[in-house]
Amino acid sequence: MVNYRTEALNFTFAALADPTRRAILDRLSFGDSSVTALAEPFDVSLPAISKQLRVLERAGLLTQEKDGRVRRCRLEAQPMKEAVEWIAQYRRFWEDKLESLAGYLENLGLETDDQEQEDSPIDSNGGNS
Amino acid sequence: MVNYRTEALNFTFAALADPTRRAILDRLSFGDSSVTALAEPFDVSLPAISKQLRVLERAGLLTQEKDGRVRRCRLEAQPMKEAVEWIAQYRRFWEDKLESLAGYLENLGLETDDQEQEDSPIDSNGGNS
DNA sequence: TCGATAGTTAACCATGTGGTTAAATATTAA
DNA sequence: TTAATATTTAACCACATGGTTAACTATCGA
Repeated sequence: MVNYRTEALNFTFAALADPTRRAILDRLSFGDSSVTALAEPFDVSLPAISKQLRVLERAGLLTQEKDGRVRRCRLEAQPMKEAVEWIAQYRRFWEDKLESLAGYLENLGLETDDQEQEDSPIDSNGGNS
Repeated sequence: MVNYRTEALNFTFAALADPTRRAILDRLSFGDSSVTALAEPFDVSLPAISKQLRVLERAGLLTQEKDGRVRRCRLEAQPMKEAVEWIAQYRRFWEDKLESLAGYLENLGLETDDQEQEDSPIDSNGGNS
């Protein structure tokens, strides 16, 4: 239905797949940061962080603005919106029958634990050539 | 705040980062499928698909149930719920000031195009040892 | 029992990722 | 102008990923 931007989703999901990068995003959610300050809590070298930042940049999740010799890193959440929209296609497969996702998200913290699905016969045709 | 399951998120986001795997999930959203049928639209070998399915299984996004010589593949959306919950932490960074994510998700299809963010000074401290 | 069908496993290859250390670049401060 | 600071680039390494072909296992059907 909606034509999701495939390449963008590749980069966004790939960027989110690493816990260090997710932690960086978490930090940035509290405010912009220099590269050095961003790197500080992690037990890896600065070049390693620099690479992670490039992965985040490629996904459009981070921008850097040069300010003297310092790079000010800023969270850009737009790609997350697209990612969440893509996933949201599937919400009927995980959500309670009783509760919409909208309602669900308003009640984060409450827990729901239910799932069910159609039991359609598999269409097993492999007859090519 | 919420302690998201790090390892699970790693696997889930990694699984979603590949367009073939997303297409497989899309297909499964229309009903269960055999491996051969799943592979049919893709221009890759069956072992390649078999590997993709293992990545999806590792993420808990797919289960297989053996039925004779056929494996019935089924979508499991629960990990997507966790992924969306994680991303939802950031919704305030992309959503309109006027509209909550709940409302936003109810209105998928309408488009919003706005973003703004705090302009906090970077805390540039790199003073260790 | 024998062949076809469904799918996996094995072995291999190219490429990407995440890390390293060392060196380069740019800017600030002395 | 020279040294320190902030960060990137380069060169390298180990390992994961996504693909291949070939061979194997399991099941169905004749």
